[in-house]
Amino acid sequence: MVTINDIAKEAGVAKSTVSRYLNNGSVSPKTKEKIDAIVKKRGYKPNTFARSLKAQKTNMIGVIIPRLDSPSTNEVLSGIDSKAYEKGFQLIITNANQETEREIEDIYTLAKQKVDGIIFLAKEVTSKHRKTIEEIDIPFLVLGQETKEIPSITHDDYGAGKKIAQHALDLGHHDFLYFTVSREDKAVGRDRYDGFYKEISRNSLAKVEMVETSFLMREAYNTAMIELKKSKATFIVGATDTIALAVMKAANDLKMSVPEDISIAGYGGYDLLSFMSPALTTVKYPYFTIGDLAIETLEKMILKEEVPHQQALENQLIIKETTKKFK
Amino acid sequence: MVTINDIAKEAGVAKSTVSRYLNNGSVSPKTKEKIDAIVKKRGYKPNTFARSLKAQKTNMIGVIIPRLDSPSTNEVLSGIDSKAYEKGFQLIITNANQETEREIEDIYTLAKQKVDGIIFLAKEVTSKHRKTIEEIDIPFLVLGQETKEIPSITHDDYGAGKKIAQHALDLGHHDFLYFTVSREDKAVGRDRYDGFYKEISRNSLAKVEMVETSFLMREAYNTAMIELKKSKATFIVGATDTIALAVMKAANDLKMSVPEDISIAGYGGYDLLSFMSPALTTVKYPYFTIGDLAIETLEKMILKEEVPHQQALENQLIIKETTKKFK
DNA sequence: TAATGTAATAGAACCGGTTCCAATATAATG
DNA sequence: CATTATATTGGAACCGGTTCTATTACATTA
Repeated sequence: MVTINDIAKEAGVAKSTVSRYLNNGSVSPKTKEKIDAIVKKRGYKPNTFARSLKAQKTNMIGVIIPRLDSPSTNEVLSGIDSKAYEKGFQLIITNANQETEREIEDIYTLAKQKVDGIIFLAKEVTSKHRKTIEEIDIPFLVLGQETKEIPSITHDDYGAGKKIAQHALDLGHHDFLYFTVSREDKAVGRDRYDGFYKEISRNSLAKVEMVETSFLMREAYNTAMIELKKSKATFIVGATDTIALAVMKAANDLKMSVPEDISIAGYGGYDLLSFMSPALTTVKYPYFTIGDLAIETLEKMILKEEVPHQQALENQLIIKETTKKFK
Repeated sequence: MVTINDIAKEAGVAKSTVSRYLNNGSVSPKTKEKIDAIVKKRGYKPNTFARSLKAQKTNMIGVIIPRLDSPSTNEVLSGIDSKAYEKGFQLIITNANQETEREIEDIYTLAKQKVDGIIFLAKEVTSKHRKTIEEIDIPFLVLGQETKEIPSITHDDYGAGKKIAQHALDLGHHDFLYFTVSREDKAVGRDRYDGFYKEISRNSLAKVEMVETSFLMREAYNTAMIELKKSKATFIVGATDTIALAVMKAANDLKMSVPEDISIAGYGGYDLLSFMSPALTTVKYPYFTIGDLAIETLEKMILKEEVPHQQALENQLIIKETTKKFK
């Protein structure tokens, strides 16, 4: 591999001159021309590592995601990627596989990599996380969960729950079954449900039954197969679109028809699912936007500019074919 | 940030001793103990950059993907990620956004980053690619497309096409409509279709109509809305599961019922789609496995061991609910 | 023409590690 | 106890860049 020394030697100048040529550029026109030619001829590419070593800046941003096979994660990632590309940041994406231990590990790994900043798609921010984040002392942004100590961008999960509740009440339902995930996940597991529950109970005496399942479709399906048989709810909510999809599949396999027998709604608004039939009623989250905003915010943090400690994004109820008036 | 010099000074030893402690470890027990304590106390983490600079090894693997929002890409990525994690490689994932120019750019960027190897999920390998790959001189593995010059792992796309054709003929159909993508994409656009077409025409006089569309569901849907109206085919194939899904949606919107009026099949076998109703007949590709195998192979290449120039993976026809005997 | 200012350049130090080599300390051997 | 082998260690060089400082070359002004 050709180095700056090779270029300098061949051009008959000091390597500092070549470096200057590569950067700010206080170089005479003819030297510039000479170096230009040699760089082109030899196909010289500066070694990013050596460069970062002194410059203390890598232009890399680390992203920690909980899983690789989630539509919402991918949409967020798309938003992050497109903005990062625009701004000339390189992404290092690490998958923590839903394990807290790996999350901590990944934070350290990225720190060693000397990334300029880290974006963390969190399911939960524990004190262990906080300790690690404080220790590495790198601009750090949390997505999807609110935290007192660390800047974050969140969705209005509570409001989303309320929106579905209002819709369900508008349709005249009064018997609900809600498939949620672990309450450890404050945003998805707690806020969405709480918003739904509070809104229902504030306006009616209706019954809300709640069952915990997992993000994995297979497990959600199994849970649904058991619960749907027992329940006489007419309006079902899944804590994510994929859970809702699994519930629909179960309903189908149990010969319950959607939305004739039961209505179903979810949260997410994934592109892929909008092509299903019947189309799912859902609360659409601006996943792409949150990714985009994340890079904007993180860049400011890197430049030591002021950023809002917490930003929340709005979402929107999309009424499609899986919900229907209670007969 | 604490450096090796700080540790050395505090321990009263040379930094080479600390370095040795960190690596091979020919260090006396009591020195070790002393350094141990200080490293722990100060929370010292070696700077990966400085380390890589001399060691000429980064333990990073670059992955270039065509898009972030494709289920197949994500499954491949999952496979790559899980194996890479197991082997202690760090992943740098870059998204080329389906643009050849960005692909080339990404190859250079990763080279500058001094990754140990690159995995390229290709839609096409042009001579421009080949030139770049040759130039950077880094272990390079192509996934999904066959190339003479560069090691690759591919799917049996031709065979997959044949399998769907056989299935369609077995069901007694004889009027086919095939939604494909650009023939520039040799694997998805050409081989799958060619396998299908050859098998059909080898066994019957049936008519195969072919229409080109895009990977994007929205576009595939629009194309399908136009073509389905004109066509009287009874068996429809989509070049990917997502295209097939878009076609199903169009059929649904045109009040054609699947599989009563028309049968539909795709390629992929994505997890998510297996939860749809009706479940899609498809050829299941071992996406996770290919990712896994990719890391295994690339590691050998990095260690300069011999690898097969080309490896092809088998796939499997999964008959579900969207295909039915021709009445 | 001498004096002064400015642009371009060379050289050295540095970033934070690894690695080679020589020096020293310790253990084993005769 | 002297000699030799082996284990530890310190110091210096190096990886490929950037950046600071001093020097040189050239142009401008009086």
